[in-house]
Amino acid sequence: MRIRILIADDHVVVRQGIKTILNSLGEQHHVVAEAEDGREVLQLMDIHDVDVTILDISMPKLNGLETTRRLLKQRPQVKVVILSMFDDRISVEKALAYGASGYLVKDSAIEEVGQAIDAVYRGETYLSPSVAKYRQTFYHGMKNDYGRTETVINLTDKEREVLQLLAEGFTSKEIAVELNITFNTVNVHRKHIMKKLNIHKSADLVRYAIKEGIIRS
Amino acid sequence: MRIRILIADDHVVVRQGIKTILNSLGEQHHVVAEAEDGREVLQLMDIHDVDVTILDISMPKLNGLETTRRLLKQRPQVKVVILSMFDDRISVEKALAYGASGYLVKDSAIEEVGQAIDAVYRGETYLSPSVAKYRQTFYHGMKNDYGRTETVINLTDKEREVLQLLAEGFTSKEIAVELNITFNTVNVHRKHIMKKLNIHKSADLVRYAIKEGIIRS
DNA sequence: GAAGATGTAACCATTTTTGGGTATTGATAG
DNA sequence: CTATCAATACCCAAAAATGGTTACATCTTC
Repeated sequence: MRIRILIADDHVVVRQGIKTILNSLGEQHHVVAEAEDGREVLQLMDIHDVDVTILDISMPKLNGLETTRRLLKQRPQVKVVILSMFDDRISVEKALAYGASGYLVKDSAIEEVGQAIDAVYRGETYLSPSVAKYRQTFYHGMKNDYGRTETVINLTDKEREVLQLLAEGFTSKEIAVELNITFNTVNVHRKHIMKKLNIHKSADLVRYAIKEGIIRS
Repeated sequence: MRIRILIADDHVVVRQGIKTILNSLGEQHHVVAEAEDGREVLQLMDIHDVDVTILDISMPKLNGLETTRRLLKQRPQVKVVILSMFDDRISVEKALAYGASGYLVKDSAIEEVGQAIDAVYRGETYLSPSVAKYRQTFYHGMKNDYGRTETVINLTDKEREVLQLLAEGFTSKEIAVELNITFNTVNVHRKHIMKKLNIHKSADLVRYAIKEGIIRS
């Protein structure tokens, strides 16, 4: 077994780290190419025969998810492992919806990297333990034409409205006044938001809102 | 010349990458310890003799800048190189104000890592080319008693520590376990933080922490 | 040595959040 | 037409946050 691998990450220390980890795990993993951004990945795929690509999710010029989508449209047989600093449901679902076979968070244990590559090479999927729970959500959602639409996350209009106000620091009581609905209804919306986003504290909610550009810091 | 190095980054691939890079550069660099967050750094310094520490700027629990400040208060002879994904002026100026001797952006060339360590070991400062321009700004600011930490201040060491954990989404109970103090004491710290910052909700606290660079969303 | 800052710890009461139900209306999709 | 979804509203209980007070030991600073 000789697995040909392409590594894509804009940080040289990360690429170096992955290469070293793969070397330390044995002889079967061979890094045949490296890229600094998504467009470079697509170009390199014309030159090299690659079995598995490891794509950082946040690369300049063409991000990892978009790269996944385009790459697999051209070459469905290639396996993609997404490498990400984020372990939120949305990123994982997007990755799976776009056809990635693996999802590794960056603080994964060393052995995980090899396990993930071997698994996707065999045709399985591999998700880091901290995000494995989103696999169910994804397949469940797929029944209702999920994954097809770009909006993998499905907050309703009112929920987004409440989310923004929560993230901006309003209390439920204040939001009720603001939106002219009752305190109870606000709480229901918040419950639904938290359930959908798998968030359990307002602090996490604020960081989510900032990351998603719903509010600016 | 034998330089003893501590590497701190919450991502194992990054730590591995730096170690590999240092090994490839020759025999004089020895990684004697690794840490996943700032508090672990401070603990490890009691055990190991370290010449140079490489600190990621955005670590959980205690970020790189705050770690720098505390570390150098205890051990002024140690040299600190900040490793950052961000090349903004504020981060660089804060790093220098807190006493860091080097500032590396994460997409630095391989040789830069060794150059930075050697330079700070010799007592010089090293800034990545893309941020070197901020050195001037810093020295200009020094005239006005910079280094004293203007922005976040008013807050004591413990208060900043609690602030970061609160902003990262820990509950008071979890923070108590994390810091090995009682629930009551955590609440006192939080009360003081909120009073000093004139903040009344955890949501505002998170946004404040992000705005001040204490955490990164 | 006194004064002030810091970190620790406890007590209290009130408000807010979090999370679990159920139920009705209107709109929309199959 | 009907089944589902969105939005509304209410009930409940446990957990957590918020905000106030007091107290004491340590440490630095003047």
